[in-house]
Amino acid sequence: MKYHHGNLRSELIRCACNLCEEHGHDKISLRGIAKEANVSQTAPYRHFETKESLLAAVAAHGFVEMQKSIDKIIDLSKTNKISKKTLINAMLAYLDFAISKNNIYEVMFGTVIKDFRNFPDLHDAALEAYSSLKLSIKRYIKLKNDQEYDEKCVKIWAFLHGLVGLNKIEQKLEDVSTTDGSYDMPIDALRAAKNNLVPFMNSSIDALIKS
Amino acid sequence: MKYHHGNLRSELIRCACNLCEEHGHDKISLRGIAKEANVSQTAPYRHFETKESLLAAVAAHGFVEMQKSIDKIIDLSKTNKISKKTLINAMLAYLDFAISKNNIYEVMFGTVIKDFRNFPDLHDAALEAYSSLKLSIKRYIKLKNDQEYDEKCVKIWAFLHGLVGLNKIEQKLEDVSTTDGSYDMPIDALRAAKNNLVPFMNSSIDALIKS
DNA sequence: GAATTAATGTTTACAGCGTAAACATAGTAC
DNA sequence: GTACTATGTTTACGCTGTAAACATTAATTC
Repeated sequence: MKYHHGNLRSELIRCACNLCEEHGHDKISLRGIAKEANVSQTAPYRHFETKESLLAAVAAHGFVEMQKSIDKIIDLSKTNKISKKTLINAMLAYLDFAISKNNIYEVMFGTVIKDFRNFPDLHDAALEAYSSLKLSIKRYIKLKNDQEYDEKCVKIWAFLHGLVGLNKIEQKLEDVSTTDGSYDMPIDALRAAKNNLVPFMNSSIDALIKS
Repeated sequence: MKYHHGNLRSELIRCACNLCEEHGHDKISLRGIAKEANVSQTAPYRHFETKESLLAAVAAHGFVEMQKSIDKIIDLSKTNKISKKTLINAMLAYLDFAISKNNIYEVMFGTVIKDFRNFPDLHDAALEAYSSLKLSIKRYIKLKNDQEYDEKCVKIWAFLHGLVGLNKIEQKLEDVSTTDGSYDMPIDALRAAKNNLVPFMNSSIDALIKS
């Protein structure tokens, strides 16, 4: 066993991502992450000032991953227009990331990290992810100017982000349907939306872009 | 100083709401709340099983308050149709609550409370709030059936909830404009939206209802 | 290449946290 | 009045983030 790890910084981020993904940011401790990386409980302080700054690295990694999953759909190697189907797929990629990596998404968009400006990597990664979202709209439809793209993009982003939030709420409200199979209304509606996600998204995104 | 407080339960909720609103749920402790209420640090356990269950009471109170602020706009004493302006005002009331009581909203919709079913009061309060949101749409426009109202309501709710989330992100990304007065694009776009909130909402809500 | 310094690890220590257990007090029912 | 129950306090435990002192190795200087 070497005294110096050699690559502790990235190993800590990796462990933090894994533990966070599995248990949620509020259930993991710096000590637990250190143990996972087989170092002493204060070793992380040689690479991260605080727990928050380690989580900021986790969030930054999340933004990069999210951006990749969007970029893959809109195929950055090309520059031509994309179809509506492709646009919707990009939006679905956003939702898929947010929901499958739900605990990471929480770190990216929750209250854990107070101010992105304290973490330049995170700040940049977040803006980069936004620019991919915007690019997908640019490739789909011709608008007047950049400002108009931003407006539509914010509307769509809000809608997507809100759907992610509502999905979480549904899980917390969800009634077990052991007996009569009936749910509360918002849960019903959310399930219906999820079961017909493509038409649901099709109509919504279209409406927002044209609004 | 009496040994028995007499009304500790509601006093604790009141103190928790105040402290939470001011400092955020992750910066307050049960001990701090107890101290604020002038009782010993374990006294809360006679009224709340865990910290989570006290915060659940805070969240429930939040849902009631939020609902009230919507109900006030759509004027429950009447049953007739409401104008588009009134509908938008109801949506703005939602946003206003979410942003001004930002730390409470976080408890209501964040990850603090894992499962609403463990807290029946909260569960009910949340569904009640949703029903007010839905009522505002029912009073605005005639649709085929309840299911369709739910669909539109979920879309609008998602949009509103997403805007709240984006507003938080804006604050975390925000660049100080000391020198050149220029911002990053999403920040610009979000500011523009906020500075023209009524038309922004008008077009979006309309589009979503008709989508 | 040896000596110094910087980087990166460990050990120890501390105050604050949520909460369990034992005990104290006071209001309620018979 | 006596027993019981509700509601308070005290004390204690293990876990947390993180500061400080110390250890080991890698890098830099001469």
